[in-house]
Amino acid sequence: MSWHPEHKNDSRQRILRAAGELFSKQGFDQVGINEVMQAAGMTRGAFYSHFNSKSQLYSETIRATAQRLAAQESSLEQTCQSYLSMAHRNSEQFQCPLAFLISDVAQRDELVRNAWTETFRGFIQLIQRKQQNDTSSETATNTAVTQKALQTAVMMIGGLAVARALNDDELAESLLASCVASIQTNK
Amino acid sequence: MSWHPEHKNDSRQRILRAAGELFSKQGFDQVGINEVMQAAGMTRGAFYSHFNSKSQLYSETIRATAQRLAAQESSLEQTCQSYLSMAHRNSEQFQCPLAFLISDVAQRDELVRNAWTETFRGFIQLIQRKQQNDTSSETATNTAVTQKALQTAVMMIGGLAVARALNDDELAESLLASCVASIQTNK
DNA sequence: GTCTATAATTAGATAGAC
DNA sequence: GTCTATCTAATTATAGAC
Repeated sequence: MSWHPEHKNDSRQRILRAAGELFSKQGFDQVGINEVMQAAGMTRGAFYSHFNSKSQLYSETIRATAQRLAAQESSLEQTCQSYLSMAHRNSEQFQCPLAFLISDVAQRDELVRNAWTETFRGFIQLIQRKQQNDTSSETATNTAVTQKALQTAVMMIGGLAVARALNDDELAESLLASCVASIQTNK
Repeated sequence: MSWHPEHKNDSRQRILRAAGELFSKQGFDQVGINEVMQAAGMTRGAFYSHFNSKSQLYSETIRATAQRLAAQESSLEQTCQSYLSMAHRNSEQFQCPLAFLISDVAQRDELVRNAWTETFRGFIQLIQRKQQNDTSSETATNTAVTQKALQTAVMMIGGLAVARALNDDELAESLLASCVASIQTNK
C-alpha cells in the first residue's frame, strides 16, 4: 500500500480535506485527531508521520482550504452571491475558513493566526482585482480602493459568520440578502 | 460566610463575570470550570450549586455580558467608534460576545445558540432606535430600516471579529477605521 | 454554600511491530 | 507509512464532610 511515492501525498491531502470539513463544522477543540484520521480512512498512529502537531494541521488546513476555494474564478457579483448564500452557510464541505473559524483562530498560536491573516490578505487582493475589473477606468486613489475592499471583505466574512451563528433560518436568509445588497450599492 | 441571602447571588455574579472574560479571551472549550471558579474566588465543587452544566453557564454568560454592555447609552456614532476600536479589540474585559464568540457559538447546543440569537435581535433593535434618533423625520419603509440596521450590525460585529482574528495590529486598525467610515456613509 | 476527594472519560502524543 | 498499545495529563461531573 505504501509503494508509490504519490501515496504519502495522497494521504496528506485526505487528512487536510477531512480536517477542513470537521474543523469548520465543529471547531478545532471539539475535533480529535482520532476523528480526523478516521474520516481520512486511517488510524490515529499514522498522523504524526504527516504533521508535527495538531496546531500545525490547523494552520495548513486553513491555507489548503482557502486555496481550494480561491481557485474558482468568477465576477465579484457572482462570488458574493454564492459566498453569501444559505447553501454556503449550510454546506458540509467547502466552507470558507475565514468566516467559519473567525473567533476560533483568535485564541490560537502564531502558526495558526499567521495562516489566517495571510489568507485574509489574499482575500483582499482577490476582491481588489475583481472590483477593478468591474469599473473599467478608475480615478480612485489606492487607499480608497483598499478601503472599499476591506469593507466588502468584512461584509462578506462577517455576514456569513453571523448567518452561521444565528439559530433562525429566516433571519439568516434576510441578513445574507441585506449583505449582498450592501456590497452592490457600495460598488 | 453563607449567612446572607445576598451571598449566593454575589457568588453567581462573580462566576458570570469571570466566565465572560475567560470565554471571550480563550474560547469556551479552552476554559475549564476549575479556571472559572478560581477566577471567581471559589473552588470547583461549588460550581454545581449555581449552574446545572457548563453549557448553561455559557448561555447565561452571553446574556449577562450583553446586558451589561447594552446598559451604556450613547449615540450611534459614539457607540460605533468605541465598539470598533483597538481598545475594545484588545480589552481583557467588556468584550462583546456577539463578536468574540461568533464562530464558537455556531457549534453549540440550542441553549447557547438561542442566547446568542436573542442577543443579536436585541442588538438590531438597539441600532434601529439609535438610527431613528439620528434621522429626525423619516419616510423610509420598515424593511428598509431593518435592512440598514442589519448591515450596520454586520459591519460592527464582523469588523470587530476580523480585527480580533488578524495577527497584524496596523492592518486591524485601518480595517476598524474603514468599518466606521462605512457605517457613517451608509447612515 | 463551599470545601476536598474522586469517579469516569477523553485528549494529544509516543513506542515499537510489521 | 500505517498499525496497535500505551503514557500522561486534563476534563466534566458527583459524593459526602462541614
